[in-house]
Amino acid sequence: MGRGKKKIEIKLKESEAARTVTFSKRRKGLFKKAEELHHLTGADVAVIAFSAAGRPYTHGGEDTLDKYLKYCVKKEDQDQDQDVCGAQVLSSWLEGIKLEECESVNHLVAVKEALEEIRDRVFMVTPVDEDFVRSLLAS
Amino acid sequence: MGRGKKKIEIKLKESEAARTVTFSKRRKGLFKKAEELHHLTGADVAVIAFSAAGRPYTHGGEDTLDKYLKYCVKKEDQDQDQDVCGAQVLSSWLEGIKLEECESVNHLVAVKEALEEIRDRVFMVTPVDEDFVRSLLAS
DNA sequence: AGCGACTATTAATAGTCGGT
DNA sequence: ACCGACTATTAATAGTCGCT
Repeated sequence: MGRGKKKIEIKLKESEAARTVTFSKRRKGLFKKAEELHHLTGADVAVIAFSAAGRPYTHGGEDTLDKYLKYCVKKEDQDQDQDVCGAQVLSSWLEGIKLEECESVNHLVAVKEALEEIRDRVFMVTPVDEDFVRSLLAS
Repeated sequence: MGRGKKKIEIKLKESEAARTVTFSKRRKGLFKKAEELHHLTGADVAVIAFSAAGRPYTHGGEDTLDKYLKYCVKKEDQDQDQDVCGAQVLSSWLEGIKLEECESVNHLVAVKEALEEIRDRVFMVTPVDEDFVRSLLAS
């Protein structure tokens, strides 16, 4: 008979098989917790888990996560050898820009603040000369 | 003295305060579980929880969250009939910007192009004076 | 209000076995 | 290999109090 649960250390399981079993069990538990959190508090909760083998599992956030998933898998297929960096993220954001809906001065102010924040972040983290960055953004 | 835990139904808490408390406690637990899953199996796990009040809490791997942000853009792209304006979209993108990962000149060039495209779109669609927009972006 | 800490309880799960 | 059931145990937490 099962001798029951024993305490384990929270560190990488040595055996591949044990990892998959634990992943399966705990993923189920994690998703359940997420669902309960959603039901109890009305929070919108999404969980994304890529197994060590690279298979993606998602939960929550309506069925939108499914779409996200397909998108990610596709993307990974396409640029397998390209590095995912901030620039790529920015590019992907750009794809979705909808300034067509941005038709008041208030919106433009928000855009301005957004750009300023981007500029500030560039200044904060870039290893290159600040004047160079300024020249880029001023163009 | 505490009379200890009692079984609860998994359904929306009536009281706003109780919802906040439960959200805080269970979010902590959920994030811990996610972390354990990561450490035990090497899986890449990300959790995103928007409180009922709309405040976002996240946990997990950068890559996973980057992918999630891309997914967010896709989602908003599809919600065409919602009252999501360009400024809101921009704000949500900004929240996830990770220029910490953006440390080469190539990346900065991408940022520059992104900003230029934003500027051009503003020019194309805005109903206000172009010089006004230019002054905003030049600050 | 929003935390920690506590405690009685419930909930999750590690290890195991048996079926598919 | 994967899943479900079991069971001894550990882990999480609902309700409460106290501090700030």
